Amino acid sequence: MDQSIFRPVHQSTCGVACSNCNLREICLPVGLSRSELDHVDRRLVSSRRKVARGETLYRAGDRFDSVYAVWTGFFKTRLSSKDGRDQVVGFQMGGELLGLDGIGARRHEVDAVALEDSQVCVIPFAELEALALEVVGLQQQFHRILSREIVHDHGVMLLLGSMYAEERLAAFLLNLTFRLRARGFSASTVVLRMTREEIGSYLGLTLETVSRTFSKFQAEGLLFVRNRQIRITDPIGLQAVVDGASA
Amino acid sequence: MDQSIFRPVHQSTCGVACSNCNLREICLPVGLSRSELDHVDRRLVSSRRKVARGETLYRAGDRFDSVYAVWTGFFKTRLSSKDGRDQVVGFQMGGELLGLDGIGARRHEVDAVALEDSQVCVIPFAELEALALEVVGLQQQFHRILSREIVHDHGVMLLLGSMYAEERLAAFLLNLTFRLRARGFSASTVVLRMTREEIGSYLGLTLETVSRTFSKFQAEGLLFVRNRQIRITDPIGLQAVVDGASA
DNA sequence: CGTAGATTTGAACGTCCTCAAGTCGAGTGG
DNA sequence: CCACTCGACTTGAGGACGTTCAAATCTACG
Repeated sequence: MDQSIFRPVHQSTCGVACSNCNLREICLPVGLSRSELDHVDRRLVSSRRKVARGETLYRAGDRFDSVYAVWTGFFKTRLSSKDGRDQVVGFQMGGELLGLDGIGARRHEVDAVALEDSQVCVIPFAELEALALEVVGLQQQFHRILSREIVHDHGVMLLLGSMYAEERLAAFLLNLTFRLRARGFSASTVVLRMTREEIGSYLGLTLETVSRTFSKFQAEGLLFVRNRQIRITDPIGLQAVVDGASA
Repeated sequence: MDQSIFRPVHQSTCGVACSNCNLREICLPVGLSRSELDHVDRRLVSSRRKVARGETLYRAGDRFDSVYAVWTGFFKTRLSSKDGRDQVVGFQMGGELLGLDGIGARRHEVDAVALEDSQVCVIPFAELEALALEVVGLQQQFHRILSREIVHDHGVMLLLGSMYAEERLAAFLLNLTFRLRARGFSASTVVLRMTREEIGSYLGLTLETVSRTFSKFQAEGLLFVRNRQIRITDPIGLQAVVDGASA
């Protein structure tokens, strides 16, 4: 009953083919030629792994062997400091890579937690690097992904360093809808997969402030909130909030 | 008179050799074998470029062609939003790479500004990618550098998202001295290359708060401040501040 | 030696946090 | 099918941390 055409095709249980995946235009193999894609299918033997809601795909300190492409579901990545402070550093959806933080030190630096029942493609990193030596397009795409991750993080730093709570939440919602739209979902209707507390951690706010700000946005006619269901009625107004409408 | 042995050797005016550079154990060619290093010397024809204090190496929006390795001097990278908000997203010193933000979109996303008269090695990115296909160690090191940049940014997000002003400044100082120490400088004496305002932008604080916090640290005996000269007398105490000594 | 920028310090204010209480909703067992 | 329960969410009130505004001091450098 949930065999929707929007669900990625699971080709086989042991080998998994990028070429048949409906996320191939969003995920690692973007822009590869047919022959390059074949190459990837043959060599990048990625198995799939299920991660139940609330479970971790990997934890900080775990040995780094693979990166992961989100196939279905939704993740958060979480950085913990010694003294118990947590910071959500990212939310990942279909087609996005997890585990890039582990390349430098060969240990994962964050926890990756599934926010709903999820499946990921396991990409052994040694094989990815080996294949990148042969498939130029793969190398280039991988570099682009790493770079975009840096750019994304810079955006979060701007948000955390110099924006008000309302601006932060508006920017967060617009980023979320942007990414959902790229995956063929509605840009106006969003079902949040994370709690207010997780949003707050990501945005450097408390859960109360997130909740209050949602209510304020609703009172201002920017959106409707009903638990985790968000309907954005005025995306332009939200963008104006990000751009400092108060200024 | 400033031909100190600590200054990198400038091999020639047109070609520049990594193998003779005293930063080679910190910079891009870390861990390369002798033959790999030769390969890099021959093929990665990096010229050098001088950037005067206050000048930009590149600006947001500029076409991306090269990445840059800081050879001498000190840089900041700065992200500007439409509405004029600035956020310093990083400080770069000798051996660190600049321009990685441009790989994804083929446009630079930040401004890179020299905070003192500086020189960088120009590394044409197309050649770097081409060479990375042949020199496995170079590919791996490049991936590590990109990954560490992501990890660093996560650390800044933790700092901005869930730390107090004192904790932020203490963490900043310790990070700075750590990096200086790796380059053979004293861990206790730091000459800041940036203004209070730039520190504040990086840490999500105002320049007044930075100044006040320096004064407080001095009053508590953690360090001596005299303009941009900092002498850290109690690094362990500073670390305790980072770890939430108030808690 | 004068000027402009950088820094320090003070005082009042504001945004967001903390603490608290109550509501809502989903899942569970009776 | 309903009551129960626990976690998530909302909303309010007061307080804290950091900002804003202001003024004085210092420094570098022409």
